[in-house]
Amino acid sequence: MRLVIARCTVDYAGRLSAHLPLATRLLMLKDDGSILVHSDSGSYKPLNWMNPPCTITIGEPEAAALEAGVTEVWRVSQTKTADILFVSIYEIFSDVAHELGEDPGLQKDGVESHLQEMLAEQLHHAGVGMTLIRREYFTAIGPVDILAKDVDGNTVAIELKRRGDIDGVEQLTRYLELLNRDPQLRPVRGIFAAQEIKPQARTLAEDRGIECLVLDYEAMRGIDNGENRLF
Amino acid sequence: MRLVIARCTVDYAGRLSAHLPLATRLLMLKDDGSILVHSDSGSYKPLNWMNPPCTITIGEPEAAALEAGVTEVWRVSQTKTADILFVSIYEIFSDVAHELGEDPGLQKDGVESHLQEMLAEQLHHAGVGMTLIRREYFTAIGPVDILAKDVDGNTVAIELKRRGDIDGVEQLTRYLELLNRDPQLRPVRGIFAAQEIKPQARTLAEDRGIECLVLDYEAMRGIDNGENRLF
DNA sequence: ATCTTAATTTCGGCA
DNA sequence: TGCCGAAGTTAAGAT
Repeated sequence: MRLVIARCTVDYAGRLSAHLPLATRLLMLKDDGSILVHSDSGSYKPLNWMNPPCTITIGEPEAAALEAGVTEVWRVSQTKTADILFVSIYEIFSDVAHELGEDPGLQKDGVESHLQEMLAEQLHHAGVGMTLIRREYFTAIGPVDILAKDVDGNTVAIELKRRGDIDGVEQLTRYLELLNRDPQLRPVRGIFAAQEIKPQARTLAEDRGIECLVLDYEAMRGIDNGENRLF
Repeated sequence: MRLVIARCTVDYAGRLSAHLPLATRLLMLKDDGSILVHSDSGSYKPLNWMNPPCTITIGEPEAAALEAGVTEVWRVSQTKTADILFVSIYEIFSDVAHELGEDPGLQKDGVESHLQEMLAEQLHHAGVGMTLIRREYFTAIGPVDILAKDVDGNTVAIELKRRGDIDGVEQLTRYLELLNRDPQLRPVRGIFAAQEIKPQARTLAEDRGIECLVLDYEAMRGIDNGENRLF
């Protein structure tokens, strides 16, 4: 990565035409050839940019530009599309480069797994007197998200999704068929829990005697015990 | 703006929880207190970030972190929300700062105005034998986007929108009323041109005898003469 | 690979 | 100021 702080103008032509008047900005040149033009304010979106794959060639300014004080012109062209971006450099204040290497990437948690953790901790959402048997109850055809016992002592299998779609109901149905063959567990009923349940999925689930449960992620977070929170 | 290249980990907690494992990255600290964490690939979106307004405080690592090699911990907290971000610094490779000042901002052209330019150049889209009288034909109630003469020598007023909505039809209707009072121009008919015309707008327009014209921006760009293009 | 949908979306326009 | 919708959207998930 190369970081250049320079007084420059930028012109872009592609899906639209855009121009940045003369000012001092950060030019971030990534290793894949892409470039970002950032100012000292605004959000994470650059003022202008070029996505990879693209190539940067440095050229001499034309006579008129040279006259105006341009010392070099960067021509950034997209490899696949006709998009092009010109950076006209007037003055470079800082220019550093450093090898960063591959990034392991962002680990997001708090969507699928966090929802499961929270529901396991707050099983009352699934019914009064519900108690946890275990999370990730393994079966021959895969793990059941949550296995619990209701107030009457009957087993309950809970399938958890962010968005409740038809295939989630099918999945839970298969688990229920399997679990109900086990005399130790039988009878096992199902709860299909998600932040949002599609109408088709709801219809199918209720037709099969599966209860639908819509979870309020924000509300559950509010009374989360904060085990894996940072504050 | 301050640019730090450092080996670090990042933890974010806010609307979701996220973690960046130990690696070398760019930390961009903007003047408004916001911070962006960039890797050497990917598009313009940072791996992690914190939007302004926020404050950064630098603290000592805890005993366990110190043991692991953390030299300092940056605590970035959002002023308005409870969002928080921790950057654990292991090693700093580069650290430069420079004052950038206010940015004049991006000038976009090529969406509304470019469409008008192109249609003026490619008036055949509006009808065979159509010739331009002038763009931005000024009237007492505002400028008509394009005034033209059709193959029969009759005047045509074209109103141009990106998305054709009802208010655009109303606008053109007002222009037509005004223009048709001018014996020099009369009779003037209208064309409502847009990349997309809403059904309600189309119904209203056709009810008033206004022709609807859907423009294919990409196709028009393809045969653009490139007058204000950079390549 | 393509398409559908969410995003710590961001950004602009209009009421 | 808040809502609505586009974006050079980007990014992730599903078909």
